[in-house]
Amino acid sequence: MADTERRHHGNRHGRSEAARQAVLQAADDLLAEKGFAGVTMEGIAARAGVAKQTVYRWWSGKTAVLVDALVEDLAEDLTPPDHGLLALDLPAYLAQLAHVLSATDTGAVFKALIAQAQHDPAFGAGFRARYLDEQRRRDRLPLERAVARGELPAGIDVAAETDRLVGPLYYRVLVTDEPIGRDYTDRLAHDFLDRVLHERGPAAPR
Amino acid sequence: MADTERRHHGNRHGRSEAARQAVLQAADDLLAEKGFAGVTMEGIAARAGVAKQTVYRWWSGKTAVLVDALVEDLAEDLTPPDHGLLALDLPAYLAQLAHVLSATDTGAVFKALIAQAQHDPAFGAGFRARYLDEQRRRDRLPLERAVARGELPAGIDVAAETDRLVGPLYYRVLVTDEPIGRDYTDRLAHDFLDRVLHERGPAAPR
Amino acid sequence: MADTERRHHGNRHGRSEAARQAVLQAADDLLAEKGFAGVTMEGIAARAGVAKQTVYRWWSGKTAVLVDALVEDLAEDLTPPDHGLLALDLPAYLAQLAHVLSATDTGAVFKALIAQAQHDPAFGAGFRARYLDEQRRRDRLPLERAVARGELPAGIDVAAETDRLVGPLYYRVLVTDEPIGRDYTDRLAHDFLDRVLHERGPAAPR
Amino acid sequence: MADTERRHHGNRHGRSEAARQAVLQAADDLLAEKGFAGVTMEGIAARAGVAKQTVYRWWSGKTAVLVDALVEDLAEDLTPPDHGLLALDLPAYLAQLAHVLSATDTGAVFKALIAQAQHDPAFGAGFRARYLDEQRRRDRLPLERAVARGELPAGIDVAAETDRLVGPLYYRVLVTDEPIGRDYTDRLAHDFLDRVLHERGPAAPR
DNA sequence: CGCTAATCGAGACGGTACGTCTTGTCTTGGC
DNA sequence: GCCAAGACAAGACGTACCGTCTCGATTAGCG
Repeated sequence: MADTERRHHGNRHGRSEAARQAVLQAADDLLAEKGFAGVTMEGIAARAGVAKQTVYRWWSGKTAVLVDALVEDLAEDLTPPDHGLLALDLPAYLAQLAHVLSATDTGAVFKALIAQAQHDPAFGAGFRARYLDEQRRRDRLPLERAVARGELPAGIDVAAETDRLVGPLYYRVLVTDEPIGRDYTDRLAHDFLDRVLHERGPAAPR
Repeated sequence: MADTERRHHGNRHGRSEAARQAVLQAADDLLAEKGFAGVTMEGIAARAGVAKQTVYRWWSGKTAVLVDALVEDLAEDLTPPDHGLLALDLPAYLAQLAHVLSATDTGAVFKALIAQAQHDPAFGAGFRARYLDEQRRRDRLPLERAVARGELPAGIDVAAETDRLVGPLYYRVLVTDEPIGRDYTDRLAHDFLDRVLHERGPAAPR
Repeated sequence: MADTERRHHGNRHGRSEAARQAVLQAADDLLAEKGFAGVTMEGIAARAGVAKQTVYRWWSGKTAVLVDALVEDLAEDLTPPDHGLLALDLPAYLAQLAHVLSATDTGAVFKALIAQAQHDPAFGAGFRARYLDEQRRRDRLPLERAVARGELPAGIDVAAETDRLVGPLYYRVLVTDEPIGRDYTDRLAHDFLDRVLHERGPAAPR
Repeated sequence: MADTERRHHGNRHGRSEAARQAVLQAADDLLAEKGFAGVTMEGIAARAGVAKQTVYRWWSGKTAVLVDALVEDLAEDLTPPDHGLLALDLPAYLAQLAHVLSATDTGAVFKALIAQAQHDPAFGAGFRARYLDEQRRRDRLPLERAVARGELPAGIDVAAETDRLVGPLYYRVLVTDEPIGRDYTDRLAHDFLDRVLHERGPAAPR
């Protein structure tokens, strides 16, 4: 029976899942509608039909709510493809990452939070531990799989190479705010493959 | 003469330079001491020994004050070197940029403002027009000079190549918050030179 | 049997007397320690080691708890003496009343509740019906006994005369907050006796 | 010209009289409409069309606002009459006092505040110093004038006698909540006059 | 040399959001 | 059926800043 679905108003065995979802949704909506400054604890509570105290009971502030909302939304939006061939996976993933960051609500939440990380170092530490490390693992997956497949030399510094691939994307998204076309991400991927795959060829005599 | 230096209380012929300097200094100090959240118009005015209205008369908000403070400080902190040789200029500039961004008060102000640009798109547009375009011109100088000298082929896309060089630095500063060592910037510079200078060798048949 | 005395956590046979006593005691203590504002349903429950719901199950609010606490304590604190002579009973009772009101915990509870009766007329009606009428009967006892003994004329308006005797005491306790010495109560009693006992002398021609 | 009447929004030369009046009126209205519990700082500010901070700037809490409202309203509502004859002044004043206390908005404010004085001794001290002493001086005026006129013996204890006259009124208003008719106040006045004026007659041989 | 106009410090104003507190209701599982 | 535990919606608390305003003092050039 739909026993666990019943609306309830608190009990000793934990929080209300309905309230949790309403809060996360309200925060997401407010950010999309009114921007980061328009997201307030008061507004979240009102929009979610929830008491302010209920928000404060489970989250320390609006950024904490947004982090939860982001984590919830992100894993599904950004799954690295796996075609078994780096030449296919890498450009596809870079294009997907660029799109999510620059053109989705999820990307807006990410930008708001990475911004807050600049303003508040303590939050930044928590945010990076909670979310970013996971994201960076995702970013590294294409190269790691290629190493496992033998497409790339085992000695390659996957972390550093990944930084150099995604860095320019984040730079455009966060700093220059320029659109990122498919040609840009393709060129990043192509030059990386070119450099790495032929490194031990004609580049040797340098 | 020292005439205009005198502390004064208003006159019909323009603003008080003393008040302006006091405000910029107060904003800088507050950011360094208490972080972005600790910078308030009220606090700036109090610390500067100035009326709130005086701040509002000349700046639209705390971010506008910080932009002025940043512009004042930045040009001098970050002048691209010119040794006449890209292999010297490029690593030096990347290292200098990394240092300013990650380890100086000027870098802290920059991070606070680029963060605010995420939160407030209107501010972002103004900030990029007012400050960032100038900064990107500085970033492109080493490559442009090399093109002018004939060190690099004339057809190279200087803007795109610069993005790929500085992107990873901003990525580390803004996103991952990892320290950037001299070896990292040197490796970026080296690989760029390697790729570009030997491009028309074995890579030709692609 | 001792069965119902055992500390227990719920049973189907009526309320826990232990919980009831703990609640009344907690309310009394909190009032004495922190004043009326320091008495909260939450605080009472916590101090009594009882769930908030248990308090709400049996009392409608903190004032209801205090009323119960007061009723429990009061009858014994304030028993009119009976020496068989009004000239002895009246001054003794007035002094006793003044002392209880102005210098005991019971008096503090009374003051808190009569205050609440001003703030909340509905509570006031209940409080007066529940408690004050009983108290006024006590206050009238000395005069009533004197009438019964023939010390006072049968036609005297006992209620009105009592008001004029105790009114000034309540006035001092509630309004002026001045100490009430034995001489003050003695003088009240003396003048009353003087007036009533000799009324039908020279005052007659009025 | 009506220079000082101009509406203004704060300046360095003191507070807004318009805001002050609006606050006092709002507090009065709320008390009359919704009772003491219905008076909140938030509600006062909203009803007065004033910022909460403005209320807090000038008053420490809702009781402080009510004290000001009371002081403002009271002096005019309760002016002891002066017919030049105690036998006229005293009954008139007692009836006026009874009416104001038991049947006017001013009386409701008084009751709310004297109640708060029971709950909060610190407030009580301030309230008595600020307001009650003045009120007691008013209460004593009829007797004092009679002493000055020679109607009453110079040695009479005006303060104590006043307590015994008004005490029963406050007792009825605060404690028993019974209506006070003109006959009751007349009887109080009459018996006082009777007792005091004929004291040195037939009462002597007792 | 006095008038005029813009700026100055000061600070009260109407607002909004903060994070905390208490109220009274509801739900659960143990006894 | 009562109990302890505690989450819940509601809403007031007192504080901090926001951006606007009014004021009287100060100061420079114009007439």
